[in-house]
Amino acid sequence: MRADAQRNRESILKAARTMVGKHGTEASLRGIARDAGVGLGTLYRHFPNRDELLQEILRSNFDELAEKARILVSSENPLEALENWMDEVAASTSEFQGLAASMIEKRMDPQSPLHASCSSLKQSGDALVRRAQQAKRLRADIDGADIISLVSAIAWLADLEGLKPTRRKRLLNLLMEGLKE
Amino acid sequence: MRADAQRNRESILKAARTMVGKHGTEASLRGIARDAGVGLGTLYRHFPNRDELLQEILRSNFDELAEKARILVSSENPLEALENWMDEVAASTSEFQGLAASMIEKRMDPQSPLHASCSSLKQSGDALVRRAQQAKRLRADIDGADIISLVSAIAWLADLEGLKPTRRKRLLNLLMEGLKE
DNA sequence: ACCTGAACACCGTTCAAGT
DNA sequence: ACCTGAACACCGTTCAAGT
Repeated sequence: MRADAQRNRESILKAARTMVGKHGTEASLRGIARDAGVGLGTLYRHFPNRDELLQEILRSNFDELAEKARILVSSENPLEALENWMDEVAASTSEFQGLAASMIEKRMDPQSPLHASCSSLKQSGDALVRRAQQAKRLRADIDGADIISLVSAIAWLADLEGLKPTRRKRLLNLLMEGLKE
Repeated sequence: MRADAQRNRESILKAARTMVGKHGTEASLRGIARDAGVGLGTLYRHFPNRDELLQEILRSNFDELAEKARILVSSENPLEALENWMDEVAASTSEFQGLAASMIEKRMDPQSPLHASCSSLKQSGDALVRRAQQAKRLRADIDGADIISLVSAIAWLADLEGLKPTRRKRLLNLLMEGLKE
């Protein structure tokens, strides 16, 4: 990649991060290009669609969550481990306005670059789910997909209602009661 | 109201109903005016903002739900009554794409005409909640607002993931496990 | 190779001009 | 009283023309 192209790419990502942080996942792409000091076509050259740009912004978040799952999978209390992880996912997802909705919407669409991130997130969840089920602490008819759906729903509420972390945890707690074996 | 104005109002509502049914609560107002065979300004004269139009479309739905609650409140099984009502709300809400989100978003905003509908919905829920709590079947730390939030979250999932009614009911069931006393 | 911005087809909202 | 549509300020997306 040419040096100027590299510079542009970075400006776009920087502008996008602050813009999405402020206005959510539906932030204006025009506005991002403007803030980045770059032509609109340049943004499209680097990121052919909105999801491609989002994916890049969210990559580190997803990586962190996968890492957390890897650590928690060897925890001594599998149910608590799952619940902790779910809270992390909810917190991380409600960080950007509209992200919960984007995730659920793109989950079925294999074309979207968010699809890959979501399914790897689902896999991280699957491992924690299996452990909790083996310990007979979690209902057997649950899988990672259920977990992502439910946690997204909580993140969505937290996002829209501006829930404080404590209330978010309470909702999660309520939900876990229903998932216990 | 002048006869032609009355006619226009009805054309707008008719067009809006089919448009919102097809494209969700964010359907184009321009498109609605076009389909109604009416100038864009006429739509705005009758409905100064989107919520005012939505409220009119949804009024009958809300009324039905209030009526259902009134009947269910004297049911012999209060917990089951609450669950049935919640399923009705979820079904009715996921009928229009984006409605769950609109309801939660506008719930805090006393300006919005949807606010009134939501708070009367909350009151319907409150009665059912109290009954279930008096029968010691429902946790004491729950109120109608929690119920609306949770049911909206389920409706939102049902909407976005295209859930079949059976899966929606399963989610609701899971949730109720957590709410039981 | 890469960048630019005009062009196109859309929005929501307002308001002067018309009947 | 009521209706109309042009005007304004925005979108996302594409692509010919420029370096």
